Amino acid sequence: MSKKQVASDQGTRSRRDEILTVAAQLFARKGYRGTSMRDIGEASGVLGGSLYHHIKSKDALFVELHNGALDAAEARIAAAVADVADPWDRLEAACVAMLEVQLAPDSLTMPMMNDFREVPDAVRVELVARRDRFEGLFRAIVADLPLPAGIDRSIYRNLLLSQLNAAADWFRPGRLTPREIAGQVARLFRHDG
Amino acid sequence: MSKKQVASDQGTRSRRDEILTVAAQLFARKGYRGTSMRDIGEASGVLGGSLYHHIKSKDALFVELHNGALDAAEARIAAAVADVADPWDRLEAACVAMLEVQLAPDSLTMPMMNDFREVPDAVRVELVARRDRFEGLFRAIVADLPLPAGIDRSIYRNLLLSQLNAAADWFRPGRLTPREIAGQVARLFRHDG
DNA sequence: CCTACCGATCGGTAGG
DNA sequence: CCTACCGATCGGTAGG
Repeated sequence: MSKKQVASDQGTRSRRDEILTVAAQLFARKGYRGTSMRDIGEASGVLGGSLYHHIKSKDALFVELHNGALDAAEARIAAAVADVADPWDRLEAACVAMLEVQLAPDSLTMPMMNDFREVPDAVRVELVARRDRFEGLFRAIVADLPLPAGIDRSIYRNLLLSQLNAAADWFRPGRLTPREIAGQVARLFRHDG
Repeated sequence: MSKKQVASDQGTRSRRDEILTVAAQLFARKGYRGTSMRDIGEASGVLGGSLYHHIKSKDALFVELHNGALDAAEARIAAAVADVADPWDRLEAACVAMLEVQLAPDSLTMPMMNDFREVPDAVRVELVARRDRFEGLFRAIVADLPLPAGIDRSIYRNLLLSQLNAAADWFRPGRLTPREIAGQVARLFRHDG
């Protein structure tokens, strides 16, 4: 493999990554339908049609971004929780990891997770399947909590997840940090009494 | 005014209401961009172009639905809270009213409140302004709560509202009722200790 | 990666 | 409320 070949490989590899990053930001800001391939091209410095050298379709691009974001989040949360024994501390560690991923200023990552409404049916099926697997992580954490009787664990988990997901909608940098917000969330959900 | 005239007025009035109802359901299910005027026409039994006899534009239709939904929700919550003195009971009454509106099976009402991403800028400005006014209702309720020190009321309010808004995404009829879910929410947010 | 284009669909309008 | 259409934009492709 020649030097030129290697350089070219690196070039196209980072080119694709750059397109993915740009696309993720646009999707997060304007939604699936609100972002055209031409928008993504423009933000990447190419024409819309040229993107198809790097990706197969808009649908496939969106699914790849969504699932990649959940892969990354899942790994970070699992790592953050790994060494923590106390159930409530595990919950808080998971909230911190989730919000640090979700609220990172740049980040290939999510907040598109709520876009399910505007996406084609075939895409939605894939997104929901991946998301359900992700939510299993929280199911396990919630299952270990010594919650008082009368609290429905299913509702509890849904409420927790919807808060973590929605945080990106109202978060403004410069006030509380993601970690501090996670502390507030964990405190709300800590119900020993 | 002749009998025929009256009947005709009632006809166009209820026709318009029917279109609004149908449009609200489609917007809620498929989002602003995912719902075309032709979709709304088809569900109303007319061609897309014919809708413009009843409405000015897609944007105006969406804003009217959104603001009307918030008007209705605001009125119901204000009424539910009016006779309640204890701050925590007021919070719970507001949650019940909000979720009963939000989770009503048919209902002209919301869950489109999160679609802000995909909407034209000019529309978003109007939606945000109306929503901010709506949130003032909860700001007042939260302000009266005897929350322990260390809980940030701004975060607390945002967390509460994002849960109430997101409930429609995971709610499934036949399990817990909206009222019971509101009870779970209120219990989570009741932090006297 | 561009030029040049495809068929489909969009919001909206004129004219009846 | 329909017919018939407008210009714009969409995702995507061929061919270089």
